[in-house]
Formats: sequence, structure tokens, C-alpha cells
Amino acid sequence: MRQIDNALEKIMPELLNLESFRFRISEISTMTGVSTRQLRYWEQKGYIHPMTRTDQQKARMYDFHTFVAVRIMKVFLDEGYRLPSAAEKMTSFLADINVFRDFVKQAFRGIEIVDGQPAVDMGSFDKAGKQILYGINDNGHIRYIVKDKKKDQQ
DNA sequence: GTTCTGACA
DNA sequence: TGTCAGCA
Repeated sequence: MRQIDNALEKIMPELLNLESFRFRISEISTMTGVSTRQLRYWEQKGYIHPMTRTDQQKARMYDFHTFVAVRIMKVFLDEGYRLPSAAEKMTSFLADINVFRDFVKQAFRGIEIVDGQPAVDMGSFDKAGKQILYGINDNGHIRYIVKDKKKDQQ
């Protein structure tokens, strides 16, 4: 069991590092429901950009960010927006996602068991820094708990 | 087998 | 935007 924990510890950062993901055009197409023809056209229009590659290969490579962008565009297109509008909405949507991601990245301190349930440690929020705010997902019902910081945490 | 560009519908 | 040709 201990060995498994060590292995997980080793690979978790890698699994969470979405930015290292690389996709070929057919993969992006399958994952998003957008045809390869469309992907090349959107690129020509400047809505998406394949990664600039250092080697001599011609085949396009996409990063995770582009996958998200394409997927979002697809959603807006399915809602009836035209390409230029969908691209515009995708851009601002991406900006909102970044705000959210930065917030979570900053606020998330880990998972702890509180009241017998896994709780998200969101750090201290009082000026003195003596209390910690926990968030618990109770079958879809979110509730918050404030606990005094343990001695060894200070 | 896959991707690329260009072209036609 | 789909599809096909002719390459690499």
C-alpha cells in the first residue's frame, strides 16, 4: 500500500500538468466534434493556433489550451452562434476560466477529513490567521465549516 | 496509415 | 464545410 502511495505521489503532478498534453489534429477532432477541415479553416481565420514546432515536421500539434478553446467554440456554434461570434465568446469565456483557475490554485490548500468527510482546505481568512475555512460537498449541497487552526499548523 | 495544401461543389 | 486528389 505504501508503495502505491509513493507511485501516486510521483505521477500525480504529471497527471495534473495539463499544459504538457499534446494532441494531433485527428485527436482534437474526435475529442471536440469539430472536423479537421474546420480546424484548419479556423486556424486560417486566426481563431486557433497550432504549436510552433522546432523540427521539420508539418503535421500540426495542439496543446491542452487549444483543445479547450475548440471545445468551447463548438458549444457556442451548437447554440447557434456564427463562427466570428463563437470565437469572440470563446475568448472571453477563456478569460473567465483563467480567473477561476487562478483563484482555485491560490485558495486550494489540500483535502482533509472534517466531520468524517473529505473537505477542501481553503486556508485561513481571518486577520489573525487562526481559523481555517473548509468546504464540504454533501451530495451536491455545498456547506462551509470554520475550524481553529491546530497548533502544529501555525 | 495520417496529414497537408489546393480545388471544386 | 465536405470531399477528393496527389504528396510527403
